[in-house]
Amino acid sequence: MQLIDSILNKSVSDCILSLYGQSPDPRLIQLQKTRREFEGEITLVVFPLLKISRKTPDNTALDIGNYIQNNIPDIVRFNVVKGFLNLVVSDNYYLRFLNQASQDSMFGFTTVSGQDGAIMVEYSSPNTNKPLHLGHIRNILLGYSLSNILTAGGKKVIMTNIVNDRGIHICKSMLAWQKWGNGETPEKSGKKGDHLVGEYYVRFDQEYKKQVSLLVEKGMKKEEAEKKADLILEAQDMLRKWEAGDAEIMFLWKTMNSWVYKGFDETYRRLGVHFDKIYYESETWVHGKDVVLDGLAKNVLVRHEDGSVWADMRDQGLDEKVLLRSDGTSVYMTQDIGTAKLRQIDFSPQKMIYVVGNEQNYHFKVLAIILDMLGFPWAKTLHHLSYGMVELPEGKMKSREGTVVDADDLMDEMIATAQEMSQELGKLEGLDDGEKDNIFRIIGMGALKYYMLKVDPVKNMLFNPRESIDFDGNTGPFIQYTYTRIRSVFRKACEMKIFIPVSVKTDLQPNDKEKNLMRLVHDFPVIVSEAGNTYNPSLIANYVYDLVREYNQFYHEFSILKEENPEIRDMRLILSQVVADVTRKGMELLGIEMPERM
RNA sequence: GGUUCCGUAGCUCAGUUGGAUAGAGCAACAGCCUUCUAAGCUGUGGGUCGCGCGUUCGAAUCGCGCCGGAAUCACCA
Repeated sequence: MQLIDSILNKSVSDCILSLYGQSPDPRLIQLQKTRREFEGEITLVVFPLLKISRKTPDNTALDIGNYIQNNIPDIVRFNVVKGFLNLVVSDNYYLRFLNQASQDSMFGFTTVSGQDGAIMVEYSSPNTNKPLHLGHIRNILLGYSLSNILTAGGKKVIMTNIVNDRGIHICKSMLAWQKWGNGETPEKSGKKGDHLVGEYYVRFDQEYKKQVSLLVEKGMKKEEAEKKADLILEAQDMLRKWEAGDAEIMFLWKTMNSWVYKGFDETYRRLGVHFDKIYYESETWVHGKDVVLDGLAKNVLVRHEDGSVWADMRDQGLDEKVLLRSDGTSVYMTQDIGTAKLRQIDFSPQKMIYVVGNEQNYHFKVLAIILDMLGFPWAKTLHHLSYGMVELPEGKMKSREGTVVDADDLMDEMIATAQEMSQELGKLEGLDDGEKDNIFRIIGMGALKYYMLKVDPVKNMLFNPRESIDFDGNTGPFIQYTYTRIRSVFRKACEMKIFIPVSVKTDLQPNDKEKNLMRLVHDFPVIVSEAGNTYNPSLIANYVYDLVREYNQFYHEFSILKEENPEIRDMRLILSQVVADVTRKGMELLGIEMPERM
């Protein structure tokens, strides 16, 4: 079924050509939704066309309106208000559309097309020295949701994760465990592995600070003390041993990392996300070095007198950037160069999207430039999906000040609150405990995910624990609630033996609310594709909310099951069904599960 | 200081390639449970879209300049 928008687009173009003898630039044809206060569904803005018509706005609109009305059967009327041509689409069109959408299980989605290469989405990217926190949750949800949206848009997506499992910060927690751990393991203490390792990282920092202040008391300057404290020297020594492959250190490293991975897996599982391919920096960090040395040989990069290797971007208004230290070791940028190349070798994706916080905007700008300098044609396919920080009402999260919101604790809290509120409302009586727990989990996680995703990624956002647990208004549970109520209508319809027909009659006359809902559903495929193109899950979230809010008003106004006219009742049931279907699909794109009851 | 991003109702956020009288929720107040689930619905109040200038038929949206906030500018990751 050809959608009315594209029919109109072509018709307006034809009209301008036949009336004014000129083919208009497609950008001049601006179709938009008609505002509530006017009659009609679709509005053509005629101002851009005045240069071609050389008539007043009203006369131009009248010309075009008459042409369209005569040529498109589905446009039944029109009216002109100050240069806006409001078109009334026939009820018949929307009812045909409704029939079609209700029978298309893939409505709104595009099936994977041809072999134009996969899109690689990198997200999460944790360090293995501490557990995941609220900032990671925003990252993970964005990355996973974006992957779903791209898939729905017909792309093949490879979800990837680069684990930062090596470096001085890892050695710090290893060292602290050696010194003060007494052989503690997750099994012995019952602690989650990533939390256990995180505790030793904190312990290191505490002891290190003590040492530094002791040295300062003895008259040493703070900067010097930070470099000469025994603990940091020991950690650096441990890093050297790690790089040399020292057996004991490697064993400890592998053991502690395995605890952390087990913990991360648990957190990922609860968040409902997964990866197709995980890279480890301990395996990829060496690759960048070769690429850099190759660039040096081709004179794309330069070596300074002390032996360090640099990329000179001064001709592009940027600075120089070090890629290999004077001792020949690689830096963060070098690792990312290597990882990017490795990914090209492994998958040759048509695009690589990095979901990384906006504090690294400069880093990714430089990364793309350097890869381009090095002559990789895929350098321009890199895209940094930058997102803002998550702030708390008290200000920024600071691990040192203990104001970090832990991911696991937060999920527990959300689920517990969902349980309290559900039990207060008492709607789940009669279900067994397993079913109830599953519903509490779905609601709590839905609240959290929706809260994080409804905000435009580019913006810093405020995480207010009290509000996030609120289930009223523009929230995940509100959407879930509306969905379950629609499902409940269907259960009742079955009990009453009202059979839903395969299609509704197209000579019905839907009321304003019904037509408005159909229009909203009509937009769904456009929203999915737009969210994919702009890498913005918040578009989906806000769309679903609009749809559901509209449905609630509709639901409140009409008693569907008590409707006496069976044809109207059928139409409302089918409309409800399509709304539920689109709502579920939209929420699934956000990674949010839907309960059957709540 | 340079660069990038953000600034919309008391609070949290929407607002499509520039379009008509800028929208929701929360909070406040007033209503609605004998209807398929009140986690809902209806109504009232609440705005110099940070400020100024410009571009044009038209600016929350584009450009320039200010003001406020954030990030970044390491031989850290």
